[in-house]
Amino acid sequence: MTIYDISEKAGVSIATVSRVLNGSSNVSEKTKKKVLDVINQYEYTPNAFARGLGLNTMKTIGILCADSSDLYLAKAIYYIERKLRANGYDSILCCSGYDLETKKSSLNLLITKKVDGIILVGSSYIYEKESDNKYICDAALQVPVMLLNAALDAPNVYSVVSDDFTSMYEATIQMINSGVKDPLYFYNSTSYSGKEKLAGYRAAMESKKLLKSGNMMQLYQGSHEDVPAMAEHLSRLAAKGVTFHGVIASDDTMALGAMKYARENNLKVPEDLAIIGYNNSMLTECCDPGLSSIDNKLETLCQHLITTLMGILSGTEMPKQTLFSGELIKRGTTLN
Amino acid sequence: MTIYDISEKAGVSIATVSRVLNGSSNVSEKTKKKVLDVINQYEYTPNAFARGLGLNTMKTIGILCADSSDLYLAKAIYYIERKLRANGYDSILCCSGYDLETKKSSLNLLITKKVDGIILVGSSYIYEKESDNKYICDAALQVPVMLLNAALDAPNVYSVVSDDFTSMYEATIQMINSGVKDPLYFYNSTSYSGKEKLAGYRAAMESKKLLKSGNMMQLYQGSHEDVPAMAEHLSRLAAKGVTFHGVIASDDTMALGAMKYARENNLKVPEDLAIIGYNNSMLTECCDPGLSSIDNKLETLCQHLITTLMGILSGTEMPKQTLFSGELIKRGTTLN
DNA sequence: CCTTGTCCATAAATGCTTTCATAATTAAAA
DNA sequence: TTTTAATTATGAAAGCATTTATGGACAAGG
Repeated sequence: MTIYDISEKAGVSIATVSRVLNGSSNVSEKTKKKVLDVINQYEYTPNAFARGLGLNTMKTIGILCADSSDLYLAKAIYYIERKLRANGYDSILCCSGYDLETKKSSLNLLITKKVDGIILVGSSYIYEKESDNKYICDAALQVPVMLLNAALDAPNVYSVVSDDFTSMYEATIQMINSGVKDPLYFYNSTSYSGKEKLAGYRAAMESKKLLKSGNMMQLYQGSHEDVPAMAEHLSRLAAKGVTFHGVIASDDTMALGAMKYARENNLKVPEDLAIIGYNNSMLTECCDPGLSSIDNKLETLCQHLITTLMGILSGTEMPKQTLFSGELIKRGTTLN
Repeated sequence: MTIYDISEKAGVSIATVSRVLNGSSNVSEKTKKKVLDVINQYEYTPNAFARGLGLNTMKTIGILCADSSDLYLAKAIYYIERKLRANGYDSILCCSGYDLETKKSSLNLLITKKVDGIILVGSSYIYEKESDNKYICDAALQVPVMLLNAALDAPNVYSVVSDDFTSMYEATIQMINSGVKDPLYFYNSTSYSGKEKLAGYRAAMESKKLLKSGNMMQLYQGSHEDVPAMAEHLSRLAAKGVTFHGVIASDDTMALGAMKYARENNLKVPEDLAIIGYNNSMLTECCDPGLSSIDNKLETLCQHLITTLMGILSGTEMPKQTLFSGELIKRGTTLN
């Protein structure tokens, strides 16, 4: 069933059918109804490929993320997909992994597929080395590129980020003020936001003259094994004689590992060990007491990202970078 | 840059360019190289829309799921996306929610987008009422439909499911044999696999003459609040005088709620309260002791699903339904 | 000289959008 | 009322960038 069939059955030209299909004006009510009736009767839907060819768009946005099964990224994808669809766009999803080469090829694949825009979900897409970010600039030559939780100053790339530096700074200050003078900091990535968070902790500790280089540790793990790995790591530290009464983690999963360590060693949380996580994920409810965690307003970020993207696609000038502040959600793992 | 530009610069016809692009034979090494050189020099990639129009496919599979941020579904989507891409297909993702009407429209949207096949991820797509499943049959008239963790006997729909009945049956038997005579059963959906699991528990309890109708309870929640909701629910039950020494949950999240309840009430796990979850998710590592949970081999299921789909798309006859057995992973929350 | 096979170009087909021209209708002016 | 101008409704045809069926040119073999 093509537009020709419809036009024939309705006794009009294909141009007219096209016009009613695209809600163009300049078609009389009478013929409009006539055409619509035929369309409904035969359940005709225009061929998306032909349509794409003519319009040079299929109203599709490419979503790139390293690992769609990651708790936080999955949530972001969910919000993004829903909001895109509410705006009449579909999403083609691509999991790129964390390797630069596969990221490049995934990005190219999306461009080849002729998406109208690309969203890079998560901070892992931005590298420290300037030249490693060139692949994003190249892509931005073709279609607008949106970054979630990462920033890059380049033509046609737009960033919406949470103020992880300040969030982490304030969380650290709050923990120090509550009496914990030796909070450890754990992170597992040096991505864009990973660096921001680390810097926030650093700045807070420095401002209180408490910074010790040994207090910041990187844990290399996939999220699955993070909980036991973190617990073990803390045990080793304690065995080595390191003392600590607080743990700040760049991720709820690691914070949960600290909880596990506390339970195994009969430490009271938060009295003996205060713990702060990051992302305010469902994991915060999965332990006892509930995990205090920083909420970076993911849904708001996503909403803004989509709004910006829609603006760009409709030709409106849009802000190149937007910053949202986060908030520490206090549950039971922090002293007041 | 179109195929015309390339053909001109290479001094051949567009047909020849197309042939080297599509690896067709009947083109001499010399001209092939000549064309390839030009293509590389200008970084030409064929227009996907025109290609789609000509070939009537864009090598894209539609993935429909109720909620891509759900732990289990997110994992499934991840596996599926990776495996699809390894087979040269891309995925367009659609979150349909749990409502039948939005499911229908999401499904239609995918078909409109001319995907080559559709994967329905999760058991919520199959309804008890036969007529409610008609929308799937309709879709299957257009493209092959794959069901993950749900089954439907209809033309052009293929199912790959885990044997949730048996898994739950055996888990229940094991708990009973370990000495727990009054395990409670909790579920939160009556979807296809939800019913299978329930029936498995039921059959096991019946076979041991322990079945009481009050022992099976449905918890209506979104996954976020399941942990506290479950804990509260158990507290209320205990307050009402219900005794139980075991909890079997159709989902790890609810099982974690039972853990929370045990901690709050100083119950020893598993001695005072044995707990079994379902899905063997990362949550099993998030508590102490580790949560015993049923693993239904999600990656295997997804692998098989993709293999089947690829077979169908290449015109091979494929089994309409495949069943995989699961396995109870014993951690610390079950007695031997 | 005729056949066979290889290599390649021409042209048709794919199903839509859109511009341009024209026909029909309405409004304004005479 | 008639004529003219302006407006609105419609059709014909030209893209859009591919794939592919058809057939022609040329070389080799009989």
